Amino acid sequence: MTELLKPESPVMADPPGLGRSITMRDVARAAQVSQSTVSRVLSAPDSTSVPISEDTILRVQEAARVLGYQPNLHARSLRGQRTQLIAMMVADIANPYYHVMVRKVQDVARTKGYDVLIANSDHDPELERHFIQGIMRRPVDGVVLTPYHLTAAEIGALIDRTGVRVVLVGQHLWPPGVDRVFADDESATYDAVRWLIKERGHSRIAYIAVPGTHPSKRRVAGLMRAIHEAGLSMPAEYLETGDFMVESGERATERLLALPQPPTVVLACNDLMALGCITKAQQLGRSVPGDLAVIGFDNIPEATRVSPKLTTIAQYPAEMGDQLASALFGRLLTGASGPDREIQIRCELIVRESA
Amino acid sequence: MTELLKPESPVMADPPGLGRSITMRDVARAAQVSQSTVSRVLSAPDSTSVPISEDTILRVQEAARVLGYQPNLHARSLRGQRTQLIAMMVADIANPYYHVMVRKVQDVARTKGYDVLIANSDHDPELERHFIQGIMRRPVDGVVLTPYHLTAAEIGALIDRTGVRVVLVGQHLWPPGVDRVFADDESATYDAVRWLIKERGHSRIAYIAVPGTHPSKRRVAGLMRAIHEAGLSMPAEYLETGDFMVESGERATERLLALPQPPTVVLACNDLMALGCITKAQQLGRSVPGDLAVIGFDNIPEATRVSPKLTTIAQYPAEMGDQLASALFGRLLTGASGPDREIQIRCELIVRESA
DNA sequence: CGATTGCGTGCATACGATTGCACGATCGCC
DNA sequence: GGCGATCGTGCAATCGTATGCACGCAATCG
Repeated sequence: MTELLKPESPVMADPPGLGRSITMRDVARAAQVSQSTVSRVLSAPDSTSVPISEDTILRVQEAARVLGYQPNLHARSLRGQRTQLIAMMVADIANPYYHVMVRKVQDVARTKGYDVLIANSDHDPELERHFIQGIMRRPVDGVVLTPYHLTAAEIGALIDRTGVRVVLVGQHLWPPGVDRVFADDESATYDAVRWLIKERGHSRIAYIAVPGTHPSKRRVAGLMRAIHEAGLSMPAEYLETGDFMVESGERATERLLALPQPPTVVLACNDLMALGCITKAQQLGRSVPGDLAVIGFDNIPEATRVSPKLTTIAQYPAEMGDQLASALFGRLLTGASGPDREIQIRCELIVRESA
Repeated sequence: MTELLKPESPVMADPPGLGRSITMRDVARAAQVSQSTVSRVLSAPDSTSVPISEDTILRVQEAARVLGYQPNLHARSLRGQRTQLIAMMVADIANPYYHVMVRKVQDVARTKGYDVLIANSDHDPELERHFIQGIMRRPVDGVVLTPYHLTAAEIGALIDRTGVRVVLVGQHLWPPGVDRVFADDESATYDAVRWLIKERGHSRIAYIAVPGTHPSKRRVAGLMRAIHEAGLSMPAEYLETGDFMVESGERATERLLALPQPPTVVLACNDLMALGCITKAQQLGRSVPGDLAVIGFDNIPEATRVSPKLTTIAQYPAEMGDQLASALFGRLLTGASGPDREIQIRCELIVRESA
């Protein structure tokens, strides 16, 4: 019975559950094989690469099951290829636009066995760089990011140094080797304004923009395109500014309605400002949409609950999340093959009561 | 000159930037010291433990700076103690109640140099266990979780096996060794109902609960306590049910108002259902709060924008996030010393127009 | 029947950082 | 001037997993 004399544990291996976790060595000992064999069995039970006998496979799997073995992902990450981790940077997870996207990406990631690191940039250049730094310290397999201040060069450098796969949100940047997903808000705004002019006969059109943000720039561009195409022009006072918050929409509306010749319709860069617009207009005794029509952007749930119900350009962040995830995992699972893709997500004018 | 013959790089080390990342060995070579010295300098530049000469410190720091060295956190995690990672499980990141909490925890974590893994459970027992499994595969330093189906035993097992510090949200569970943070919704509901009875003279009080959820149970308990204490009683038909969605609030209200003797006030388990309640009551020709008063729970932003403005019991998820983070990092940075703490976050009745 | 395959397994090393231990050098003390 | 204390640094093992290489053994072929 010398067979039973094992080199370690003269009395008994400390029963699992007391701090130390179960490793491949433990499984190997239990299954009477070497640690490398355990590794091979558990990383690819379905043949591939090295052949293992049926009998060994079963012994190892049984032992792993009995001991409740869980692979240590830190070790796996260190050793090499897969970290089973992706990172996602958005401006603000508490923003209704982003957390739906995040949610979708997380759902897909979970089904693929990936964990997700989330970071908020708050549009702060410092924090965006901090995120990049973070990825260089803790490499991940893939990254989804919403760049505001990052340059294509910085993203390129990240890819060079870590080999990470990158998918990004937005269309103002397109470094080589990455896919990008964006809402087609320029042409959605263009279409909406065209509709206002052709179908509703408006010609005094105002816009509440948010200076310094890319989406706002693109939407204003769409607005201008439609206006010029219709042979109209837009006085400078009609281009108001806000900061995405309800109150800024109210203030902008107050200024617009105080003009000698106020606009007949206001488009806001997001729904919250549009809500502020409606409130303020009603407060000032104007009827909506009779005296002033209002169009928002985003289609937040609240848009259907206000009175009048908000006409708005819907975005589909869930769809963006889906596309982001499938682009990223496409590159992750099939290698980085294929050309850089860009995926446009539709935006859609939803006509309700406010315009 | 045999001194110059180093085992590695007969010609030249490949210049950094080509895929391979910069390690301590590279820094060590550049600073003409051993890799262990680099480690000591960079992990604790301010003395502690082993003494290092001023000169060496400067040389190493300079080399690290020039080469743009970034420590590999996977390696650090594997080696032992800190992973610089925390994980957070909530029911749904897209839920306005949770993402504010998450945001706060992330902010604190960033300032401490920690990354945050986020998981959604969707109240699914399966996914909650999946999360626990995940932590056992990729150990983290700390965990914030919102258990719904998890048992104290499961959480205890996690702590035993991984040594992770745990802080949880809610008050229906309190495994040894963890701190917990929760909103005091039982007594907030009690206070609100008491106020309805004493100050507003109501006696026919209905409630829209959400069966199977812990918060709902506690709030109903608070309601009952106040009702019984006032010597009143509550007919079974007044205890309605919903699912947190607006529409379920509408349906419940429809049933309540169809009763031979309808209630004069409805409390809803959250604001969305309360909004549905107001809408439906108005649709049915009742005035709010004249014919039917309504009280919500949460104080979502929309509460101030509906008409009449919603009277509701405010929760402070941001404060919860703060407390969660400070409890967790308290345990992380000072060792697990100290007794298990429980932190109550106030809830506050905000009287507006609907009651 | 001996040599050549090919299959199944173990040995050993690497990933990058941390850390106990030991060694050489410098200094002070008697 | 010799010996011990102290300081600064390097050596080497370790964390848990993945994987190239080599080796033993059975099967097959000439």
